[in-house]
Amino acid sequence: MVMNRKCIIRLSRYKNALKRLKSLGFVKVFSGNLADAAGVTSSQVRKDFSLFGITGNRRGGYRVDELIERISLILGKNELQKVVIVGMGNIGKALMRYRGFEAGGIKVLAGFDIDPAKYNKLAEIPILPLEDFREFVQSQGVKIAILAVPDVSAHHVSEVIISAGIKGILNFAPIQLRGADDVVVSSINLEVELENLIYFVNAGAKTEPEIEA
Amino acid sequence: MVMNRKCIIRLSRYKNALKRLKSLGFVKVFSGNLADAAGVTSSQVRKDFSLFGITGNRRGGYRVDELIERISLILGKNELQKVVIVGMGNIGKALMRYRGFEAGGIKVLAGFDIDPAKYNKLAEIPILPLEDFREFVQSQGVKIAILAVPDVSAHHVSEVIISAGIKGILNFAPIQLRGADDVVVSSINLEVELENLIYFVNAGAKTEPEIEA
DNA sequence: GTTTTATTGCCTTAGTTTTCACAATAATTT
DNA sequence: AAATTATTGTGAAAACTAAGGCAATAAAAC
Repeated sequence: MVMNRKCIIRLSRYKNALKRLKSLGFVKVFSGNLADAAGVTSSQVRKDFSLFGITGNRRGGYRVDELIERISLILGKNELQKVVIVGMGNIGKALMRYRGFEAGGIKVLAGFDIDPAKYNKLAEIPILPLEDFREFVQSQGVKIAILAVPDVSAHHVSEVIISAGIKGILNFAPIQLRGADDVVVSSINLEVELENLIYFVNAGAKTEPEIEA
Repeated sequence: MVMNRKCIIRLSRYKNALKRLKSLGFVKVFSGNLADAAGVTSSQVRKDFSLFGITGNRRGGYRVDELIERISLILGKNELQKVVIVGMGNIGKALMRYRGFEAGGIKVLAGFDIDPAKYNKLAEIPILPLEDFREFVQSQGVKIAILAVPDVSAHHVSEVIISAGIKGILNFAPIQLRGADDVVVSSINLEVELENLIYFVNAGAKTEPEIEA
């Protein structure tokens, strides 16, 4: 099992590039094409593929359909992935309305909050009380949650959702979550992102630090 | 000049940890404390500091105030950093309302869109036509933009803002921006993030892949 | 059907990042 | 004030990641 995060990110990029190429009518693709699309070298593409046992034809490249299928399987995207959003503030609501997930096989099943004024149990994507979280995710088999609560509540809420069985958290709160060993936490900290950008802009960075959240 | 992105991210984390420690009354801090707070080893902390010429006292640790000051200077956070947001869709509006930036010395000066229905020139943070972008950022000296437009317009809009003088872009559009050499692009792709999370959750990741967008 | 050509697959080399180990030394104890 | 202890600062080693180079070989050309 490949545990290199950067490699998995590149797989996602290859998949996106492949979908574009497919929509343009491409049937075959070479490592160099994907390399250009993803901004890496062709050796890197072939090396990544070899890590997952993906093979093509010498001189014939790779079949686009097959490759998309193969990568989707690796990324778990051949089946619909169910997620929930916890925290219906600015970010949480925006993510709830974000339509980009559906095309990628990601389905937001519900939002959760502690503020009764935000509940809306009848909406297409319902907003439910946090008290209902455990029952909901267990009955629906949800393993992934997006955490978009204020920093002061983030630690507490993370414990609640982990105890309910969540195994992966995309954390937008600007704190370092300490999850259980079998829980994967991925953080997006907007201020840290901006600080980074500011640093490299001020540094007059020639070497663009190919940043992918 | 240190060009290691991960190292800069850790600096941001150290700074956040230091601010918390300061608010708790800490005056001195040891590399081990910061290591715990940031989820790294103490050698890593000291090595990072040594890269920037930050020194403490043997056996005495580091002074919290001094360290915050020093790191802020490195990250360019000793002066107010002005940013603009381009694209007033779900994400753009949410970021506009996000109050977390101010505490960190980041000031959102304005939002921009092409839809006249969204203009609001009199708001505290005005929403202006994209046509006014160049004049605005040049008169205000803005170098950083958050790009939150739909993927189809992202490439075009990025060219517009780069030609207006933007040197750093935090890109939320799910495409690979190809900026000029002196423009730093940092991308946050929510779908890629989730795909990553799904992969590592399915892999039953023991080794939490310390993800920081 | 033979030759040429382009591309993969992988082994090797190079580069980067992290960890280890320990001398130097400032604070604390005796 | 001497001895002890805890912590830094950094050079060296290890681990990890990416790039380069080339034999194997499938497709294309002749």
